[in-house]
Amino acid sequence: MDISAGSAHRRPALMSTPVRVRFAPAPTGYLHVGSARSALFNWLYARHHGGTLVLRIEDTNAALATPEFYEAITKPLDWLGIDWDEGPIYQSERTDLYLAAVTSLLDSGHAYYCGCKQDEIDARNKATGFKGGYDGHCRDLNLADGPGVSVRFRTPDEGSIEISDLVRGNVVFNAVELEDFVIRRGNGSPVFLVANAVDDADLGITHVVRGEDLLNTTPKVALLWDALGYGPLPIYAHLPLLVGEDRKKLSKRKASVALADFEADGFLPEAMANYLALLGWGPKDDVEVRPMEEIIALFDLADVNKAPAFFDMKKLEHINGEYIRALSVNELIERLQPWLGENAPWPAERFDPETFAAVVPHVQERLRRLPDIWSQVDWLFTDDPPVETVEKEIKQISKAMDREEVPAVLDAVIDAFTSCDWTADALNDAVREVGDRLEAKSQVPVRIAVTGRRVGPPLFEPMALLPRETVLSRLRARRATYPS
RNA sequence: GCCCCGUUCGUCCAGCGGCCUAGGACGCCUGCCUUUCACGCAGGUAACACGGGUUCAAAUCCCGUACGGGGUACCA
Repeated sequence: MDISAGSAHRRPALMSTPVRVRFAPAPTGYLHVGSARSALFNWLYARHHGGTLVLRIEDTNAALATPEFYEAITKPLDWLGIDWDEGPIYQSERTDLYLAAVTSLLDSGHAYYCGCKQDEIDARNKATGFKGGYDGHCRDLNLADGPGVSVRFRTPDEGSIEISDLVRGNVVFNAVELEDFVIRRGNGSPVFLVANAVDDADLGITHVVRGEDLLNTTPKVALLWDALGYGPLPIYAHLPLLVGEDRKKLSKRKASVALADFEADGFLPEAMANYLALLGWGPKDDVEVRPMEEIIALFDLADVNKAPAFFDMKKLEHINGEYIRALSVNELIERLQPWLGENAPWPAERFDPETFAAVVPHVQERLRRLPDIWSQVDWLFTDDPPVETVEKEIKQISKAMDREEVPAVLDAVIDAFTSCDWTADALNDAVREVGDRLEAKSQVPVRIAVTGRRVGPPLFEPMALLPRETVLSRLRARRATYPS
């Protein structure tokens, strides 16, 4: 190995240390899709480089350090298919480390005690017209520690801080813009900025991949990092935010933002992961729907976009539909299980797995979300599917055929169904014959009568699975709603 | 207000100085297939925010303007 430091042919990229990234969510009770996307990009980068992903829970707020909060993060990650190599590391268990860092900062003169109350600061700033946040009141007062006393970091009065960011290039901040920020609260607890610097250094993090909303906190961490003598900063990558219809950060009130909601709404985890990977990044060959292994192979933080990305439910649904169609029938049935139990729109005892298995192939291509299965097959397991309104029926039938023709069609079909063989082919032939004879789209009224809906799966195969009497009685019941 | 970031079809992404009369996907519209819907197939619609540079050549580089977003806490 060539160790000549002055060599003009050093190849740092190839020889550099292995990639170590971290996903560091604050436990909030659920995993936001934006966070999930950050987790995914970290994971993709780690897997692409054969690196290490560390899970770190930023629970410096002790109240959040409970098992429920932990599961609210890890279960959705599991579901999405994201695994981590180290951790979870709980910041709430590392307070001593952070406090030691605060002490060393105090000792080295990089930090000082501050006894100011927020309203006092506000009052002074109002009086002086100072707009830069904290005014440095206690900077050189040499205050002693005590109850309610906080610790602030002494920011440089000049100079600049440069952050290298794989997504945004180099970002430069002026030190003057940075106020002397609090690093230890009056109650003695360290703030996340310290925890961030200490942990990233301690864990040997090489790349910090996170949302753009954290970009402005980076120079503060960088200042702490230097003051603590940690050496070179990690490389950063600030991902574009995910936005909603209003072009603002995806908010809880306007749409479902918890990853768990997407699972509950019937999205497949592989579809969700695929879609999320496409937000802020895209493969150069334009192939969007593809296995995760390929995405891992193609992914690079340097190719991530800078502009915020709109979370498009329509496209997610389309991709989900593609993944559903790609499933084997058995696999699909397996995935459908959660929607076939108690919350299904039919009496549990009426459900028949065999009948169900027979229809699934006919409805598979019609599903965009898993629970779409309900409206496709409910008529097989209940006598009163949520029949669409008569008004709608009139509208639709008048499009396909004149409403006046319906009674004759129904009469003829009832007649034919009474005696024909009870097979899909025979039923099809019978309806077709009626249609030919009466010159009408005879299938439409039959479908409405039997399934309660204007649209649905191919009619005859599933219908043949119902008892003849059931079908006949539904036809008669519908016939009775027309004048004789 | 101040600081930071951004701006290619309605939306997501491709484009990293000539291959661009700007490509793909979703959406939307047509048609084909189909006695429903869907899938599939074949078409169509639609964008480089604006203004200055630099260059033989700019969607691609630089500057400015406009617009959008993020931050501005003893939350993370």
